[in-house]
Amino acid sequence: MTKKTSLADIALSLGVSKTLVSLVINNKATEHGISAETQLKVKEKIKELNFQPNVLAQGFRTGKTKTIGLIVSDISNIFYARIARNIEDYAWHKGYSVVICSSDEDPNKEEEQIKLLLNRKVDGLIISSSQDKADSFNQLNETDVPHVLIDRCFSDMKSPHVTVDNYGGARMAARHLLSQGMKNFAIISISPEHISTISDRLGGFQSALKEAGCVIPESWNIKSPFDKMESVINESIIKMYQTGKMPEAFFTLNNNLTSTCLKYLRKLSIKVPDEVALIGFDDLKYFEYTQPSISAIEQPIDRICERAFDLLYKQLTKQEIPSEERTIVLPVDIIIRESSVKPKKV
Amino acid sequence: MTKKTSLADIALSLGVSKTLVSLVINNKATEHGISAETQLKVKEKIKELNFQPNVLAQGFRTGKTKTIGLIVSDISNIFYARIARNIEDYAWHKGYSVVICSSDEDPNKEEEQIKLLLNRKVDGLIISSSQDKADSFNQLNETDVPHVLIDRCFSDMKSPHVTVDNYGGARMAARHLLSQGMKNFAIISISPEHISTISDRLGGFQSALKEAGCVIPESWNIKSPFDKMESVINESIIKMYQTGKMPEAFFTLNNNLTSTCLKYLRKLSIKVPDEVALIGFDDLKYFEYTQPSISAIEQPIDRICERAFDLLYKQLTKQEIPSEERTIVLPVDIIIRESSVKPKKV
DNA sequence: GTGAAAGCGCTAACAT
DNA sequence: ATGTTAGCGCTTTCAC
Repeated sequence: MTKKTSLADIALSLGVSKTLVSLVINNKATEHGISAETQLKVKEKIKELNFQPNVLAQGFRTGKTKTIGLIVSDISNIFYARIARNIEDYAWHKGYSVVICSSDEDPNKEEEQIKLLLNRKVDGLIISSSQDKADSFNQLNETDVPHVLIDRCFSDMKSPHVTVDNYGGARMAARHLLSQGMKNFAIISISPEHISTISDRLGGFQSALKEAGCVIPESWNIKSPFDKMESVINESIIKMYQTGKMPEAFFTLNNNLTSTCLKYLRKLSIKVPDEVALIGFDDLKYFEYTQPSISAIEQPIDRICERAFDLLYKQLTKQEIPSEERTIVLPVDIIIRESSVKPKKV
Repeated sequence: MTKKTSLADIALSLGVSKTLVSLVINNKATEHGISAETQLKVKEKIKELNFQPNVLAQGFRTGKTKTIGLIVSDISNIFYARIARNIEDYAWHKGYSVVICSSDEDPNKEEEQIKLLLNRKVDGLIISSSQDKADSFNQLNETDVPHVLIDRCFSDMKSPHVTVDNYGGARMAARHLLSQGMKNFAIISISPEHISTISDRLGGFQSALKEAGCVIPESWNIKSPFDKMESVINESIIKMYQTGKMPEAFFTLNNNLTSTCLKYLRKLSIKVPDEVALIGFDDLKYFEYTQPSISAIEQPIDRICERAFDLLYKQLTKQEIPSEERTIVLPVDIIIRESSVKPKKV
């Protein structure tokens, strides 16, 4: 690369000061009373020499990088991939780039990533956290680092966050199942349980069952570590099947669990929904094509991202966030397909 | 944030020079003959003051940011989401962060993104390009910007790239169909056609057909713009169906086309594979659960990323890349499931 | 209306 | 074996 043209080159070739050029670049010329004529002259020269300010130098000087960090548990999970895409789009429109980090549900890795991103001076952070406590975020608050939590959050949370109505969604799922006369359910979730989405979904489902006088036996409350999902689900289903005691329905707490559950149900040729019904939290377009098609609670991904980025942007631009906007809970929908509808008994 | 401790603070409090501290930080102390004792002293002070070098300043000074850019057409497409995840992992192990950009199949947007990333001084680029010519990349070559193309590439390509055997994979699909006695096929692809994966898959499929003496009528060579996929596929299928002239099989050129095709086939209650068979390029775990399960050509995503990152890393660290390693073509597999196997005629 | 000059925190060529 | 010094390219305070 031949030496790039710098701001100084522009100034020199025009016989003006670097200040002047800088002001023009940052659209502060007018407010500083620089004549329109001079501004034009500078702008033309910039075009002519195809000058692009060195963002690194700017960033170094101002401490701002026009970059935001996005931390999720796994960017290859469709749910988070879609989140990433939406956030990227909103960011792009405002001139921000996004750095992605997959935490693998590992609180320590997540902390490392936060540190790394801050050290790289990202201007803000959007996080779907795998932590078990709010410490990191309280610290971000204290140090005034713009950030917003999405998807998962903490009860004692001061940080702006946008989540969905996990509790309500799970209740909808339960009511849907109960309304068909089912009484025996198994829940498939991931551990650790401190993840708010998981515990809220668990809580919502259980609360509806309680109202209906149903209880889930401990052995049907299946929890699998993130990375052992396949084997745990497989073995649990086999065990149930062999004992001959099967629930009437499975409630799976995220899209991965749902498809994995279907996979092993099919493997054993267990008929869904005839023998067991299935409904999951988190919808995927593929659930429409599976055999049977899968019922699910659908989250408004685009809205989550829209609100989250808006919240972040307000912080980045030092706008006041009204306190009632700091905590956003979006409604979810239930999509009823084949997997959760028991065939009518004759 | 209270003023962060800087390298100068360390130097000052220890009564040594900034150079010394800098050398220690960058592990160049020993090769410069700094005594172990002094090094230890410095390291302890760094720990004590919890000093973290300002990456922005370092980057500004060295022109390196320990960041790479990843440009794909759409990060929410599962294929690219998985690519992103794999790249991110390899990058993380080497201390690199990754900035993601979705180009929306738009050559201009992609160019803008390349410029933006370079301006942000990413150290390297991994790109699945939507361009119709290699200009941008020739330029990257001339200016010695570390980069590698993946997935899609150009015929007159000097840049290191890793692709899969799209031609061969499509031939496998064709042969599989032909071997069952089918003769009439429709291809569903996306425009623009200059995308190498698309044209190679098209070419491979056609070449096998030609050998078998089959031709695809123009009207069965369906091309849809990226953003009109749904409607084009829907209407094409309806049109075929109404005319009463249906192909014996569809070959869809990527995972989105495949699932969209299945969607509209099902909508019309057209039986797959009985009435039409279906096989697609690019496998998805969900294809195992669809009704019917979908046959597909599977790409070795992890290997693509492994090789791509390796190629990039060699450039980043100024290692020589043997010329035979600059062009990597990975083999693909065919996964035969229900959708492409015609029921035996009695 | 415009410019001079200091300095952000770090690295590296050059001294000693 | 360690230190001095000159910037990297930009923003910003203050001065004219």
